[in-house]
Amino acid sequence: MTVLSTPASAKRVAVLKALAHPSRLLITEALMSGELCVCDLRDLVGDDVSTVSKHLSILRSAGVLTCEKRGLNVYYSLVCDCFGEFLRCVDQVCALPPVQPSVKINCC
Amino acid sequence: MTVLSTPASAKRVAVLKALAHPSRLLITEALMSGELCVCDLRDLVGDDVSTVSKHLSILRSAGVLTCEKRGLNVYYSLVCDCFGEFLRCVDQVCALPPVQPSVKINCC
DNA sequence: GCCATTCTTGGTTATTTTGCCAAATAATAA
DNA sequence: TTATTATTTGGCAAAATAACCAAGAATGGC
Repeated sequence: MTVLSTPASAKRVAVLKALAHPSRLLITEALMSGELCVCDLRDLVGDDVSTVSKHLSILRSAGVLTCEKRGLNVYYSLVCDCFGEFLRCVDQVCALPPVQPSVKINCC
Repeated sequence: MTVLSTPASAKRVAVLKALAHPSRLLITEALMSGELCVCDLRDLVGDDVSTVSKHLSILRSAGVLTCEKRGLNVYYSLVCDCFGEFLRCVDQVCALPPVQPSVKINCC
């Protein structure tokens, strides 16, 4: 990592890294419908609870998720309501087929 | 990777992964001002050319960048004009301080 | 108190990613 | 042709990531 990055860029990288994993993206997509506890998310993802817990920890420290403990359960939810918008943006950034056709498009 | 992900999610992950690296994000941000050749980007990033070339290959196969060869140089540019919008979205997804204050905000 | 449940943390191993060097490829100039 | 410059590719060692198991911490029920 030879690059000297601004604090803003560093935070962006942390968010992108947090979301750049199939299970973590799935978790985040699921939370668009509302909060879920860890065991719900374990059922969704299908991994060991400890693995899911670590994924949640990564998403939390990136600032994407918050959590709240109620009784025995810990409920996770999205920090920001704009996640759907975000996903739409992701889809548009690479809207073209991955093979490089040297064409530019207007999206957004 | 126990998760069964839809093709759409798989592509999203590929894009996010491609952008989730300091050098690659820096490269992409730089290309918002217009195309640059590999040696420009090597100067920007400060890594070995081979390293930069591999970063570019990752961004290209994720569908984020296109390239065009002119003479000895290969010029890279963004596939989509909406990258600024995308970055704004990234910033908003985690707009709160990374410590979890159990507060929700409206952004976007 | 003790036990069951939920979640997190520590430790280990396997896999993936990163970044360098050296070599190969491509285009152009001499 | 040979040399020069720009870029890509292969290979390797180091670093980071992922996923499991086992153990620990917190809560609630008995």
